[in-house]
Amino acid sequence: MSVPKAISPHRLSSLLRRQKDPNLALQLFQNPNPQLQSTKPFRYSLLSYDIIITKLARAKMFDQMDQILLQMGRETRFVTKEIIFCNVISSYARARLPHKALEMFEQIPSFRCRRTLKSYNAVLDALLKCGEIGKMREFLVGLGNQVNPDVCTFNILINANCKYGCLDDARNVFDTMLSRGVEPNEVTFATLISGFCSNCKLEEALRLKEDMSKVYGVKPNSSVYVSLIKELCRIGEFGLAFGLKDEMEREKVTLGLTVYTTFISALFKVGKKDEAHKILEEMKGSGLKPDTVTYNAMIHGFCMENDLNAAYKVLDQMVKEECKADIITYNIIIGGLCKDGKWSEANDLFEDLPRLGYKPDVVSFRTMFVGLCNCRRFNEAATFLDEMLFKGYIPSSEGRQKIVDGLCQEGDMKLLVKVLSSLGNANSIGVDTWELVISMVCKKESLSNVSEKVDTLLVPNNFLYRPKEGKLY
DNA sequence: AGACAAGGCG
Repeated sequence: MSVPKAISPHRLSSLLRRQKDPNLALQLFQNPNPQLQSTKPFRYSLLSYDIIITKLARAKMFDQMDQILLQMGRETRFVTKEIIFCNVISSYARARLPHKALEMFEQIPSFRCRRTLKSYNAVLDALLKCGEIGKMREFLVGLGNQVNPDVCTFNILINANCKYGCLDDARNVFDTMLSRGVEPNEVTFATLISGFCSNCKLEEALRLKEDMSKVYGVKPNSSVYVSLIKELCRIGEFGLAFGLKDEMEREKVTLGLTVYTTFISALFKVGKKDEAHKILEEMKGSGLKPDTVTYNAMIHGFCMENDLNAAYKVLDQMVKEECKADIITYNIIIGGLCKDGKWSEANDLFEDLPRLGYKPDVVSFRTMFVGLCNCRRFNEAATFLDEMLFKGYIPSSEGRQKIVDGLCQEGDMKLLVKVLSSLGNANSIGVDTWELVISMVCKKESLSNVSEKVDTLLVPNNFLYRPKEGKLY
């Protein structure tokens, strides 16, 4: 019988890297030599810590990740690299855990690792991604004098202003960075141009694209083109959009998946399926395989035309190509089914999501709720509402309007009161909803009855209309 | 090597 050979720390790293399943990777990490009853502790390399931590962070297995972090902190053979913590911070941002991101930042020194601008920027970006603008400002002020912002810091601040529609402020940050001698890079311009495009300022976006090469000597990259193409398609300027695609080819900017997907999505939206298929073929011809985003764009296109069969065919295609559908794929299909009047089928699919391995998100709940309202299934919608509120999801303002509107039209005051009560308890009524209710009731009843009606809506259910909190979510 | 930008649902 041959004696099993122990695997080396180096070999463990390469095995870990290849293991796609985070659970199996963790098992492997914790017990690299299951055949050997070794008494000596395994000498993990920094790289293997790096790989397993990054894998666990991406899989949002934070408890397990914390254990490994602690274990790494006890190692004395090497100095931990800051980039590992940056990755952890980004993962917390993706999981919408801003507190954990900040906590990680605080703990970096306890790993005998020096904090630099890198982790500082990672936190700044994490707070932005989580919508924690107040915390972001605090963080900036708190460490203001200790850091010298670099391009990346400025890029994050520009992005923050763009995300909140403050294009002038974004420009100001850009000017500040110039005046402080920090050279803008392609990310800076891509961020600004994307901001202009998504705020309907195409002219400025195009001008900046010209300036970036002429004035600043930075060549427009694929992201810049994608933003411009997307906006041009949105306003129906397909000719100009294709013109930019030609320009990319002339300028030898790589036509990546994102460019093709942008065109496919836009063409599907205006019903130009033939052209979309031409682009799809061209894309495949250049050796690119459609990914989840590409397929989702197609499924969305078919759903908008109520062609559920074609949409399901794309889903089959995804399975064949081993391209994993995600929650967005299913949100699109649920919306499509409702749009086609198939609310019951949509509801079955919604209920089935956990079994299929997907966790319904805000959009799933809101889509299903609006869908039920649009199909005028108000009883089902009211039941669904309680379920979603219980889970902590609040319907969109469109959804709230739809159900109140619908119940008023149906004259189902009893259910209306129940729905308002549920929304009230979730503290998510909003002025808009109240205005709607009152105007609806006014239309329905003679004026003398209105106050009485509003009273029955208010008193027995303990509604408190608090103007300060009557704000939209 | 890797932080920051860019394509899909509401």
